[in-house]
Amino acid sequence: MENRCENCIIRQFNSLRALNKDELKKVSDSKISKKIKRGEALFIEGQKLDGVFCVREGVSKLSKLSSNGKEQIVKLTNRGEIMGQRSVIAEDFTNLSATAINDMEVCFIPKEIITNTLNSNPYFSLEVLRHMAHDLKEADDVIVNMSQKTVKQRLAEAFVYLKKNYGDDEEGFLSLTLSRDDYANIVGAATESLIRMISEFKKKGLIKTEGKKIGIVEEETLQELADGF
Amino acid sequence: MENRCENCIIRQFNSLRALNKDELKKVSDSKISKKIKRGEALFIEGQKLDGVFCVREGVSKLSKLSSNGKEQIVKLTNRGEIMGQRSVIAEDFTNLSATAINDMEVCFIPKEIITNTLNSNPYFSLEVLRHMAHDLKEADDVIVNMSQKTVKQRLAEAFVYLKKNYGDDEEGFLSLTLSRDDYANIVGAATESLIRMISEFKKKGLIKTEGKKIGIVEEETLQELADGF
DNA sequence: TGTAATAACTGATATATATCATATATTAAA
DNA sequence: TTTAATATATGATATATATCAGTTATTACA
Repeated sequence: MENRCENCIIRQFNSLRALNKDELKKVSDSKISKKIKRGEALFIEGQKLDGVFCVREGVSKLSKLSSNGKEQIVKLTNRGEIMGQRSVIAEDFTNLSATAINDMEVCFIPKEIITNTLNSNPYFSLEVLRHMAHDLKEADDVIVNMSQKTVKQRLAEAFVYLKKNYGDDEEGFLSLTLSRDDYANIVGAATESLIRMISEFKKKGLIKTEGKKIGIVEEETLQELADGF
Repeated sequence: MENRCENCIIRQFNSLRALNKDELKKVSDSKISKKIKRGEALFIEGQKLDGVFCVREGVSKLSKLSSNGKEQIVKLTNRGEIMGQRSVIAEDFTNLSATAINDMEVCFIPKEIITNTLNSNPYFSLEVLRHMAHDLKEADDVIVNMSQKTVKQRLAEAFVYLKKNYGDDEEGFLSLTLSRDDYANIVGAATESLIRMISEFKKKGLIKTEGKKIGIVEEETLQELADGF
């Protein structure tokens, strides 16, 4: 029995660490491991979820499509995160779609287990609450950035964020490779505008590129740019 | 004993309704009623809160100031809402400032009561969780609107929202009177740009104005405009 | 392995919105 | 009430970013 939750380090990073042995056993017994290929959806906007996803490996984007076909990425998920809790807790349709950015390994946990545990274990509720409080703060920050920063500043910020959160390889390229389209949808700009800015950053020596791959060269300057200098 | 929480209808609208008699008594014994004048702050960005606020009367704006002095309003609070919970739960500094838009009456509840109850009463945690889930969804929606809608669309949406949430008076003017500056900070635009749009809406007969006051004339058209037609 | 499909890139131009300047109305204060 | 301070309004102009059109490079696939 290799892949039991009891032995899974991932849970240390999320609210599942508040579960006791019994609860954890129940989760482990009912969970379903899934592999999601790059580009595939975990769930889509407006769907009703009958459980949550615990991310063991890979990165996904949470996004929303507008009527004119433009996508806005609201958040990138990290390893160890639980996805879909908002919808399960509010007993609501999902307000966002989740799409794998690279190959993912997730565990699906049926909602009954989650809601039962929420009702009985206040520590678990509190943990979930803390995580959601964190998400809410980040969302507020994004709102402010969207209205007060230029696309250039947001792009600089995104680069610094990606390096900080997902690291880079031996050659100094970001480990998480996004398409130009994804970048545009994160900073909220037209793809062409964004490509132009990447070219500009490259010309100024702030970043380097090799095909899709992007490497952060002048992290501090990018940070300053993001902060408005 | 008039103003005891036990007799306060307001709590039916927020997570405090999950409290049992004993818990409610404790809250009531330790709460402090406060009157906040229009323009005064309940708390400011970066502060540490030693409690939460339960809004009995009045409206406040949650906002963040940027380095260049521009303010972004993230949310308007409603009667019955609890403010400051995110910060208390995450044991974190506030990420937003709260300022009274009109005269307010709030009850301050010390954080110990809140955290103790969160630890002992899973129903309360769950209620708080549901409210935060709702806030998070709204925040996500704002992010998407900020990036995908024009200022004009966002303004139209704001008018419809204000009418729906705060109603209007006998003469058809919005009950909640905001300054042009506040409007600009809600939709994330320069004040002059916003004023111009108000003039335009007025010219087209979508709204009417009388000094600061704004009345919604063509609600449906505004809604359509907000949705992109 | 070659060809189609898709993504990345660049240029020209249009447009929404910001900024600066200034006038008028409204509110606060002396 | 009169003056000062602040908010609202409008015009002219600048600027960031979107849009449209087209080219080159990559990737997928038959």
